[in-house]
Amino acid sequence: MDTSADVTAPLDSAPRHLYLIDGSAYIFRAYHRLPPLTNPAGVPVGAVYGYTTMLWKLAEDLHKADGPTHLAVILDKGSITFRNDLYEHYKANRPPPPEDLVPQFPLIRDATRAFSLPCIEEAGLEADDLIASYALAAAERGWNVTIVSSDKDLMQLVGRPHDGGGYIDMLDTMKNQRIDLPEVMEKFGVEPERVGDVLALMGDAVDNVPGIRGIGPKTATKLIQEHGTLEGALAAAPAMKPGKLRDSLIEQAEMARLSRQLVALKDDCPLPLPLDSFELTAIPPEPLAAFLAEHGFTSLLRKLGTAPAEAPAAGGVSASAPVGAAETRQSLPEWPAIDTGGYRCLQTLDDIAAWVARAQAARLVAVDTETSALDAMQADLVGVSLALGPGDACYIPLGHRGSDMFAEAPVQAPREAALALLKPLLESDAVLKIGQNIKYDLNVLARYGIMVSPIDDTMVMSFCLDAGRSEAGVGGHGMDELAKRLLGHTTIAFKDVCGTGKKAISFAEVPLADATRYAAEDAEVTWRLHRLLSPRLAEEGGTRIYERVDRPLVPVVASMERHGIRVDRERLAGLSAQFAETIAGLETVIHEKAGQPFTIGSPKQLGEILFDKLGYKGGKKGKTGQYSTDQSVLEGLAAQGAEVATLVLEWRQLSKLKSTYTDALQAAINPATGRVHTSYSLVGAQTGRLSSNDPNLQNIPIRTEIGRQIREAFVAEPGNVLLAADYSQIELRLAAHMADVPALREAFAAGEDIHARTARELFGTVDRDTRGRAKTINFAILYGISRWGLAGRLGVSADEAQAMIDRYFERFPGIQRYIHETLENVRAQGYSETLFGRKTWFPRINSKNQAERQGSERAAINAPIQGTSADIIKRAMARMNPALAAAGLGHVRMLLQVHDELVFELPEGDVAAARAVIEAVMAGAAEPAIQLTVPLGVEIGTGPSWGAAH
DNA sequence: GAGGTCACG
DNA sequence: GACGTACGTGACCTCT
Repeated sequence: MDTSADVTAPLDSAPRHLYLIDGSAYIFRAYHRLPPLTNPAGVPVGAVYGYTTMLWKLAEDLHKADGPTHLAVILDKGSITFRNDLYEHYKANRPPPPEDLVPQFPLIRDATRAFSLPCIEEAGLEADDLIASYALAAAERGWNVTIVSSDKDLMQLVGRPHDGGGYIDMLDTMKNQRIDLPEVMEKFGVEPERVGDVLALMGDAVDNVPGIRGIGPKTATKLIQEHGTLEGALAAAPAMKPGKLRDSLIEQAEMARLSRQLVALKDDCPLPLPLDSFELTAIPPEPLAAFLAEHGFTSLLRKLGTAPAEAPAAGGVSASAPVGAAETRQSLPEWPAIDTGGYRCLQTLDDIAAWVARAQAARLVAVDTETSALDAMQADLVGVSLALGPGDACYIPLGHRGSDMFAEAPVQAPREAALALLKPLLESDAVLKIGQNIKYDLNVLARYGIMVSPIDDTMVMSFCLDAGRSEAGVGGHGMDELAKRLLGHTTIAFKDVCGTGKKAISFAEVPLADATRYAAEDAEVTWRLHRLLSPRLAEEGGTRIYERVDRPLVPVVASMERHGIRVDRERLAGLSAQFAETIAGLETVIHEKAGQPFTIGSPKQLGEILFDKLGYKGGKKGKTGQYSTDQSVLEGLAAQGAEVATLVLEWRQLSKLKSTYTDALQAAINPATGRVHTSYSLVGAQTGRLSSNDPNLQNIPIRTEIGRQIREAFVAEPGNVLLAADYSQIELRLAAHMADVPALREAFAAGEDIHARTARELFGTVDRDTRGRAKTINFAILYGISRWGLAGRLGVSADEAQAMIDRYFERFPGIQRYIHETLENVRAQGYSETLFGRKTWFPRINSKNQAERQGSERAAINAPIQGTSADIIKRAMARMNPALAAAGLGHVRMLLQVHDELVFELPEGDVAAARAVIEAVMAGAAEPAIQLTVPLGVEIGTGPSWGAAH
């Protein structure tokens, strides 16, 4: 190795040049200067584009003479600062930012993170103060500093603040102009250290700094030039020639002094991140590529592909070749194998603080929580694991105890203090928190007062890429399965750590060594998964749906789960008792009719009683050799006059209602909150729908009168009501749009009864019978029609069913074409797509097994429609809380989602206002990305209970 | 754990 | 000519 370079330019004395970017000020200027671009999802991104090109240019200057060696972006956070304590009207005159700039603010952080650059913001401090503090700290160490801004307040900093220190100048990237001493002198006529005095006299209309009325820049400059300082000018006032100026100076002296304080930069703020962490290194291309692709910045994306300065960082994956699930294992990054023996267990506050600082600097950390139970609303926090890279993970035990009452708890940092260290990291806008099913961690930590943000979720990312792809097993997006499939790694099984069944122990009792291996491994796996999935989203077109629909939904759904819904326990208990009595009576009669006691709930025994013992006809055995006894069979028997079948149907209905609803829901009431908290799965349905479990609140009875009583037990708190908002016929409306069916579009536009219209088209007349048949056919279309299926439902022959289908295609041209084109696409690409770009894979679409293939075909016809509907309500959900808050309805709570329905709880007096906002958000949820050719109808009802709200 | 059944959109 | 007939879910029960 050539060491001469070290002698001539030892590393320690290499010139450092820190660039501090005044991000918040920049985007306002970029907004006004650039055309109103929108990204593919329809979000305005003009200012973001300007900001991105600016960062790009600065990053390109790395290694160039006088280019940055260190770089950070400083942002304003919130609007209340210490200056408001000095002067309550400070910045009070600011008009609200333009409407199409607002959604761009968070994107500025995304852009910064995409460049892997540090992003600093602190509550209570303005960007100017942080910039001043960093600039001074750096200059004191002899670094040169360039402040990327044209803010006149910051001009106070220009020059060399200390003997032997570094030099501070400014750069106006819009005008491509350096701002140095001559420029400051030209603008203010005084040295930088006197600029504050000039500003104090002249005031600032935009920031609402009062200054002295009647004194503008010219007079202010002249006064300071003559008297040296503000105090000098004020002291000299009595001796000035009588006049307005003299009087103003004397009368408003205090206002001037206050203004002096307001314009003074606070240059001694604590520095959230050390200066050294701002070192500018090669920028990893994958996150940047993902960001550029998401927003359609194609020219930069092309540059990224060729720019030599942007060479991939070590360990990165190739950004060029698409990485499918199947190919991934061949193109694994060159990471060392996962070694669970090398993890740190952090048992002191000092160790935790050190890790938190590293994570802050890394700006991206994988997080996993360990708890005492599966239910996020009841589980106690036992520990937190973090990962920053391959082999770089730790576990922080917080709630471990001895394995029995005699064993002592292991050494742990005190929980409160440890969480206080973690909180700023987990809540920092500048640090991305990655989790596998992070909604769970969000909810657990929220109960400890930590609102984790911003987040990425590897499970949801996997779903956006590979929904439907996993051939075997349910889910397919769980950590263990992803680790195996994408990383080729088998994770430590939970049951190997905690055991199963009766011998299972709580994670709190797991010895720290084992707990550390298990927990830190999960965090490291999550980190690695993120590194793989993030570029794939951009390459495979998953960014749009992930960034615009599913990722924003995670915190929204988490908050719905935490709110829960109140159920009336007494009412359910009353129903349970009532049902129990009827069930017992039915049981006696059924046994009498059967001539013997048997288990009515056993389809096997019931089938034998009905068809073998009692000799009823119509018994059909399935492939398991068992009689079918489902509802349609029993209804058939009942029509033959089999009273026992009628009784069994009634028994079944009541047993179902009792065990699944009236009993189970009472047990599901959370003792701490008194409410029922479901858990939604964001990856539960291949089409993109949510699913609900523990308990499932998406299948609460409504279709029968007796079942509907259960809905009445879902109630609002006193003084409040429940509001239910349903999309009306959303799937048929989407079919009308997607298949472009004129007759259906017209009918929806005119607000017609759509099934009646269908009946008229198909049968020429509308009555109860034809409308009902038309409704069945409409659903059949959505579900992928077969003549046998329709025949079975309508009780007609297959030929007659076929004739109806033909007639449907004739009267509603477009449907047949939609089905044909959808299937052609799925066969060719392997997946279907929603209007918003959500993919669902159909690996069996070309199967040789006809049943399998036809099943896939029906699902593939339905998936774009069901999935688009799911996308739309998800978009509405993501926008709902901000829209309500903007209307002063921040206390309205969104509680439940049932596929095409949202349920809210709100004070009775707010119904009218909330109704308008909810209706508007839901009806407009497809826009601006998609302009539907049919209106989206929303029906809203309110009442003291969910039942009453319908 | 699988199969049958049935609650919902 | 058989295959098994509508799309998407989750919970409970029985029985192996």
